[in-house]
Amino acid sequence: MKEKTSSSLRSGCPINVLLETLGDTWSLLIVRDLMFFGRSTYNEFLNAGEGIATNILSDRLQKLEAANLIEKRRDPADARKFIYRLTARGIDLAPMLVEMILWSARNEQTDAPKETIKAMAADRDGFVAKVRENWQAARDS
Amino acid sequence: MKEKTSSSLRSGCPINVLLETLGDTWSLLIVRDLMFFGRSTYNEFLNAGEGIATNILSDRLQKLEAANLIEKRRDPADARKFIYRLTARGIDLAPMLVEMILWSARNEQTDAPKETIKAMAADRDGFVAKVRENWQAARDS
DNA sequence: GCATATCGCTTGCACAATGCAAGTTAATTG
DNA sequence: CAATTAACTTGCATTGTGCAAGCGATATGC
Repeated sequence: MKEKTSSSLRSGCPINVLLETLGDTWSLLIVRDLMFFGRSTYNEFLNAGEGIATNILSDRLQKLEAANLIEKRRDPADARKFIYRLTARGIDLAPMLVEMILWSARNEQTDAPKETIKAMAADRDGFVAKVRENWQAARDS
Repeated sequence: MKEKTSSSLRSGCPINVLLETLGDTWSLLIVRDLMFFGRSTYNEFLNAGEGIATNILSDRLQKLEAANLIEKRRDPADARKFIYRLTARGIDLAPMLVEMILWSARNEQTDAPKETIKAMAADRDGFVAKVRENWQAARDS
């Protein structure tokens, strides 16, 4: 596994810093699955629809965990499974993901339900707040 | 050069749609340079600090142009140069980039000036509006 | 007006990342 | 207790990346 030490950073530009961890085609899809679709296990990510390969998924989960964006624990109900969930740093990506969704909805053809987009666009901060609440509630339970 | 036809999409999820065009480590750095740093030529992108390779830069500029996020024209003052600029679709990425910057500022060590971040965080929509105005003004001139 | 420098690339090659299929181990279900 | 499931790992072919060098067109200096 490759290390990502702070000294290996290409620059300290905030956009670059984020991209060095999340700048690929798969990592943010995993975050999306965790944040919006309630997916939390390896097989759920694997069957998300975009067709990620098993080795790539494994690699990205490790990197996201190393970056402290997700955390991994055994499923108490089934010891074969692991449950992944977003950390505070991870859920804090919600505003960015919302803007990504809204950009695509404005500029591309997508299969996102119009009503959801409308609600999201009308009150972005409220939408993010709800996502945060759900995340918090799931943790407390 | 490889085509990105609509049929080749892994899914119609809005996040995925955006990532299929911009989901790599370099493309958004070019957008950043255009949006925030006034860089607009090949050599300016090349010397941006992160050290992109010449062939990769060339490839990404072509892909961004093909995706209608940037456009290319000759420099009227120097026929050796090309001037790249953001399209309407491109400048519309501003809210997302602002959220990326704010996430990094909240969660990582960056070299972004604190005052700029403060202003950005206090009035994100106002900041985005200013970015848009600057872009519009540069086009009209 | 001619040599030299600059700009925006392209090419070749070594190395790293990705995608696919198959195999592995531990835990669970029937 | 045999078959299945979950979460991976491994091997290998293909693709992408990074670096150095080269190239054609335009501009600059003398």
